[in-house]
Amino acid sequence: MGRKSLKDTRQKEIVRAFYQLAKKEGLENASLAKTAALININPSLVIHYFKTKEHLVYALTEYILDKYLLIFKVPPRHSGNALDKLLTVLDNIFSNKWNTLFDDSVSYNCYSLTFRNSTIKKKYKNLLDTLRSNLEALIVACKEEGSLSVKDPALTADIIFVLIDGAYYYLSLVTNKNEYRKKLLLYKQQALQQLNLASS
Amino acid sequence: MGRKSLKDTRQKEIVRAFYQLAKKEGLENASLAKTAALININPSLVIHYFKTKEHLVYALTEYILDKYLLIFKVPPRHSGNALDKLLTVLDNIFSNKWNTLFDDSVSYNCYSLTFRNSTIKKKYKNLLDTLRSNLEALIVACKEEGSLSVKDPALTADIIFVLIDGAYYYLSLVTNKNEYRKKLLLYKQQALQQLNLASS
DNA sequence: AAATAAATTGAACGATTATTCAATTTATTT
DNA sequence: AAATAAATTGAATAATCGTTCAATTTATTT
Repeated sequence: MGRKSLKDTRQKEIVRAFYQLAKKEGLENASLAKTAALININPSLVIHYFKTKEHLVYALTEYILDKYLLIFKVPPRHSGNALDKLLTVLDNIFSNKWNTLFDDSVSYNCYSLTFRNSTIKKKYKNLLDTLRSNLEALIVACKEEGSLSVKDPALTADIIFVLIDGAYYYLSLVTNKNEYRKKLLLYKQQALQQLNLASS
Repeated sequence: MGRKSLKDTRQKEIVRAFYQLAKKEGLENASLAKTAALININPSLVIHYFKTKEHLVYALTEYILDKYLLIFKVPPRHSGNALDKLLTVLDNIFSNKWNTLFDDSVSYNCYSLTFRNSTIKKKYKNLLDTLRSNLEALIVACKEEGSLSVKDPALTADIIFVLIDGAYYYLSLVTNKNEYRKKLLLYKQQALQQLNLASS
């Protein structure tokens, strides 16, 4: 009885608004009131769906981290060929599309919370490990296919993501487009080198 | 005439208090009032020395970034031997001391501001480039000494710091002491590998 | 001691914050 | 149409925020 629940819909709507706000003004300046105003609802409605602001931040973190899994979404036209798939994933990672798909600014905002919030810390640790094991699986597939020669796939996947995270830590500070492009290519070659793949 | 200026002393004292506060509660919860209370002064005195909170954050950023240069401070007993010096620096970087000397939490806090504040962005970019060129100089010295064989010192220094930044991005999430120790050693070996140095 | 300038205080400002609670609106059921 | 339950509003809360300004204290000079 009663009316049907809008919980899921509203929660997603609120999180997206909160994200957009954090993106524009920084997480430290994203308030419940501003979030509510952005989608023309009452601030108390936000509290109604997310008991506290803390829970909204948790939802934001999940919203952001989920996006990073998209780098493994590859069009299914790559049928059968594991190496093709791996190279496409690496293209996804080391491309100018990165900055349009993901918003590192809000991610670093949430990341900085991990030092004082174990819940967020676990979410991040979990994502980073998931990304690593996904890449490892791709490498293993290539090994089985015979298209790749790698001693320790888990180790290699780990190192590659260390390179990725370190690369974007620096690249986020680079404003010069040419320097950005040049460095990005360079870091990609380093990743390929870890896979014993020659660079063209 | 008049009394002698306490500007420098007070400013440093305030910045240190602000830092301690940010370390404990996060930069987003570090206020001028709390900072003043921590050192038993009036909040308006903080404003007196740092026109606005923004300027205090700038000072905090500089305070933090300066600390990272300490990794190149090596006891002068390493006279003449450039390779020894380089290895000591790498020991400084890949050691458990890192977390005690530096506070990555506040640093990530400030780093996340770079996306919306060009002043802080420049400070970070400048530091990262300084760290790289310092390491490059060490590598060059080793080359001239004949104790190291590296094609492109600038490139190698860059890659090594990419590894470092990516390494601590992951390591900051690792709570298990054994896992931490293991990974740290692993990442160090990767850095040494970039220098064509065999790992023991 | 008088003059000077910086250090420091204290009160007040308006704005915004997260959260509460009761009241009301709205949709879906019987 | 009556009953039900969730959605939504609106007002009020106490707390904290950064900042301004005038007044006062303090140290150092002439």
